[in-house]
Amino acid sequence: MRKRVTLKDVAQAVGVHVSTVSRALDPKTRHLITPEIADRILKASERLDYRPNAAAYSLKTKRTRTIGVIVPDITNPIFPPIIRGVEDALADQGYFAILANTDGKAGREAAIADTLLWRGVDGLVLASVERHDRLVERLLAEAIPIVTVNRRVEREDIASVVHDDRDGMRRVLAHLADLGHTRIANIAGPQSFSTGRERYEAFESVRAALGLDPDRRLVVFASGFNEDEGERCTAELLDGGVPFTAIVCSNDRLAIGAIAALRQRGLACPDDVSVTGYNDMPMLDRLFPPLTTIRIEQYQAGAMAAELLVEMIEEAPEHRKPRHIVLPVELVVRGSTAPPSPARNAARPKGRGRKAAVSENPAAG
Amino acid sequence: MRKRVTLKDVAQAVGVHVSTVSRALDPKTRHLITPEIADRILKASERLDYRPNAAAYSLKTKRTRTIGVIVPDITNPIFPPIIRGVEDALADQGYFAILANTDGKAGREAAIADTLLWRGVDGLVLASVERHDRLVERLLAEAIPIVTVNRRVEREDIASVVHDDRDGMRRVLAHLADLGHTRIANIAGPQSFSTGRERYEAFESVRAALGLDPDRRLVVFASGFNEDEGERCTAELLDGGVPFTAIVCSNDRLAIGAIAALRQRGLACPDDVSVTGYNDMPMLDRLFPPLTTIRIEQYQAGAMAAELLVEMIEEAPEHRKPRHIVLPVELVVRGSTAPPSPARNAARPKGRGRKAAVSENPAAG
DNA sequence: GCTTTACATGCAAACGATTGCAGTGTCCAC
DNA sequence: GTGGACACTGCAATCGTTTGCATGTAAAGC
Repeated sequence: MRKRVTLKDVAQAVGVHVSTVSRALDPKTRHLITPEIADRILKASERLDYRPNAAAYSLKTKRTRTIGVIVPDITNPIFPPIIRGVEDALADQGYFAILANTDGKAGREAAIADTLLWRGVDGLVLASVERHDRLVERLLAEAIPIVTVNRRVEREDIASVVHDDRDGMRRVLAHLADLGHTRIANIAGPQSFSTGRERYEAFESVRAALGLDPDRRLVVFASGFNEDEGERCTAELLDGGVPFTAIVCSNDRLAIGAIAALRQRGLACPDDVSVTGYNDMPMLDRLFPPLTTIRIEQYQAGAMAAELLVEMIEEAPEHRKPRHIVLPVELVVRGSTAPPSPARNAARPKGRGRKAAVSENPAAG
Repeated sequence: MRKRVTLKDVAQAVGVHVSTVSRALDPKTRHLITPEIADRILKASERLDYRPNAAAYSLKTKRTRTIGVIVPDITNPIFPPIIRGVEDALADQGYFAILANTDGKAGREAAIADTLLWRGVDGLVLASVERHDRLVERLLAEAIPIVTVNRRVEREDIASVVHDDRDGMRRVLAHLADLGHTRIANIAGPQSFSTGRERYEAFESVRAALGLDPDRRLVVFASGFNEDEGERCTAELLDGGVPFTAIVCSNDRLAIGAIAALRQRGLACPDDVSVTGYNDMPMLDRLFPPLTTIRIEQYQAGAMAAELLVEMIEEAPEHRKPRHIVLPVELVVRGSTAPPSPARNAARPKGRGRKAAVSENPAAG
């Protein structure tokens, strides 16, 4: 590894003092230096391939040009595009991202924040906050810039980039109503997350606005955004005995679970029950059936979050104003939604018993 | 942001010199200090919540405890588990990962390596190398520790963690042969990558060993590991007019493309043609049909690569021996493979023309 | 022509850790 | 009682930057 060239080397080459070189190299202070000398310094630093030493820089300035990105699990397909967006935007500004996975565990979360903090990150992008988040409270006390992406906390003073969940839910329901559905079930996500909460609230209010049958028993809450919960909730809906012709799911993975559960009961999607997802994660178009869902701009969200954060970092702490950005969404109609077919409506049991829906199996008939 | 506590603060609190504190805090030098004093120092540092300043540490020691992870695109589903493995293993050792995406572009790759280098990473994990890789050559000149994961370069002096491609291909072919297939096509991956190359070579040699019909025209090379190439290659295979009953693909995405292409021609998988993938990326079990594939231990590979790298970093440069690890693989049989059905063999055209296979549509018959 | 002003540059002190070396004190041996 | 060995701790230099202040010089003002 060839010896790194330092300011001193450049200074020596040009025949000036290191401080002069330092000033000439920083665009903000370059005006202090005679243009002709500055020019010679620039040339020399180029020629010698000078690279400032990041450690020395941070030691002196207390800025690392590094930001932490905290996600629950990078393995969850909705996060990579977000992370990619963050990194690309960061790179444009000369910043770097350090990635950390919490697995959604509070203990791990705290430990990670600790390490990231003493590592001296300049700010944090959080993709995993709950509506009331302990980690956020702690970071707030440290006065370190943060912005949440995808989800938000219920405080106005924390910057965020989210998607228009209300509009997304409106589009989903409008689409189903257009197809002729009136009895629509909802598998709502965990209410401790802003996404779960807002989609649920939007479902209720839009359903009312559209004049669709309201029924408490057609809403069931998942305890996590995963396939297993989708299956469990669907089973619960079917066992509930209340007829429905469509299931609106709070995210794609719940929807995938729902379709699997329907299939287990001998019900076909969309023939017997239409199903919608939310997020438009990759590969959805290759599923069977391809999933109708809401597309959100994940990459864009990540990029904007990063820009917002850098803005906050480079601004004086006193006039930092947390901004909130809401990105538009789009309905993607695929094969998992179709008009209800009254003749084959599996979810409208004739009997009344809890297991009514199960015993009925139109696909086998 | 409360003022950070430094060595000096701890020293003051205990009434000793900073150097004493420094030594007491480092397990390697702790024996130099009177146990009783060391104890008081430990307690005080705990009480004051002392965290060493990473910048000062690196400035002095030239070690950042940070390693760079270079992948083509984190959005590609095979990488997240690898990255996760790297990060978890790294965290255990007190190291951090900085992630960078190259998009497979050589220019971007070089720029990224540059930035990572002056950032002072202690080593690099490369998940995107070609068999003859310019970036690797450059890094070699810098004498910075590197290990490649998933793919390898054709040099013995670069540490690597890969999977047993030969055995994987053997299992795939044995499975197909067991089912009764004798005319098996191969969509080989790009030969500039070790994975593409080795799987192709293994295909050829295992096919010969099993005594299956060899036919040059049943092998076609994809220019990338993606769905589009899978479609294109399958079309080429079908247009070639040489009959076959199964397609072995060099990775899952090629297989997904292959199945789509078959469907476009009115052929069903596995009824008309069996298809196999490679890698077992997520969601494959939810596809239609669920894909038979080779499962590789991605997380494990990432973790081992990280361990290997840290080992190299902490060893004196002179006796660093690049190690090569080959991880076992496993066959996962799902729904995309079935015994050949001679009656409905779409890929056995009666005519001879280039488009023969196309005109024939058993699914419609 | 001498002071004033402005500008360009050098000086030196940080930032917070690590580490070779020197110093102090204790103990033991001769 | 003196010398040496040993164990501990302090001193001070150092890593590569940034930046307030001092210094030097040239242009400008009277």
